[in-house]
Amino acid sequence: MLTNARLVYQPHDHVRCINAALDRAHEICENANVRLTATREAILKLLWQSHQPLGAYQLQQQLGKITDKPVAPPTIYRAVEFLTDLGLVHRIPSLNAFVGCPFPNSEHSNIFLICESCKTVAEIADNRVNTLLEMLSDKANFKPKSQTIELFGLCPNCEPGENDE
Amino acid sequence: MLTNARLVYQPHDHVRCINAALDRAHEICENANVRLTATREAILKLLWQSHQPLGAYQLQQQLGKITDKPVAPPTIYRAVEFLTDLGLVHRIPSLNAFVGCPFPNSEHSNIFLICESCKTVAEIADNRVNTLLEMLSDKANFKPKSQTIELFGLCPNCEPGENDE
DNA sequence: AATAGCTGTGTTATATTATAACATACTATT
DNA sequence: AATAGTATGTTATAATATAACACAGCTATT
Repeated sequence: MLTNARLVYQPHDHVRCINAALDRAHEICENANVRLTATREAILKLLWQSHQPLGAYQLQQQLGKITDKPVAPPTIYRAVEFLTDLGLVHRIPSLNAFVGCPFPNSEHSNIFLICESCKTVAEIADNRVNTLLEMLSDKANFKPKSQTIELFGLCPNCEPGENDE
Repeated sequence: MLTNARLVYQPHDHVRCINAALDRAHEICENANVRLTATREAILKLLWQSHQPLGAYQLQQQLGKITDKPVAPPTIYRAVEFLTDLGLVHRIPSLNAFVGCPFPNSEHSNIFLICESCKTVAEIADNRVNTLLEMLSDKANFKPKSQTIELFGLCPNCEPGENDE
């Protein structure tokens, strides 16, 4: 099992998160022989500012601040598409928002733990889930290509009682 | 394991699907002491016309045809919200669309098999998935409340080779 | 270094999905 | 029939996403 839950739910040196993500991105882009342009890197960095997903228009606003001139939606959507295609970023369908992927190099099951209170999103990758879902798909004669698993609930910081006692 | 996959992927007496769904809906509404009004029933029926999910504006258009006067979006969204709250209908986040739930009475894992070719959606409920996800959540100290699992791929009718030989 | 072709971005307009806010009508109970 | 609660109609608008075309900038060849 692979997860960034511990990290996400605890105070941590977030600058390291960001830098690690950017480093991975540079490497992946180099290997894939594609360009991590300034806009793309800026979007990725914005998405890594926190562990809460951002919508396209939030990104638009924030990128506008950075570059000091207004940016149009297509710019955002294009950058985000580039990043998701490479697996560096995930779109969370139920939130219409995007979040940085903590382990873009690994096979994964795309399990998102979405806190309904603080909106933080942690991710889990676990082969047993994949195996089980593949088995179930197989029984149904369905050939799965990709998947999104969204769990909605409360993270440890928002779960009442957990941190009180 | 509970699924409507066999049914969905094979020719079947679809009128029975529809009627069964409507019967269940009447029963559930009666038990919950809420009203399955004409509009709500019409929307449910429209969603059961096929095993492909429909978007709000498709529903709007089709409901307009039936009632012979234009209907506004809030009407649709309200009906759909009512039905999803009761578990009679699911929203598929990645499609921005709605589909009838084949087993509204059971606990379930909300696993959707979404065919990328014909857009048909089958549903699976399986306790092992729930158990596994709960275990993973638990390890992360996350308290899940609800979930949506979307598998994208090809249904048996669209999988090349499957029906050719 | 010029050129051609490809990739990326800017710009404008618009499509698509969803909700807010308020008015009116229906329904069940007294 | 009056009332309170529930449901719908209506208008406007918010929020999300994409199409289409023009232009710029990089890169690999000559």
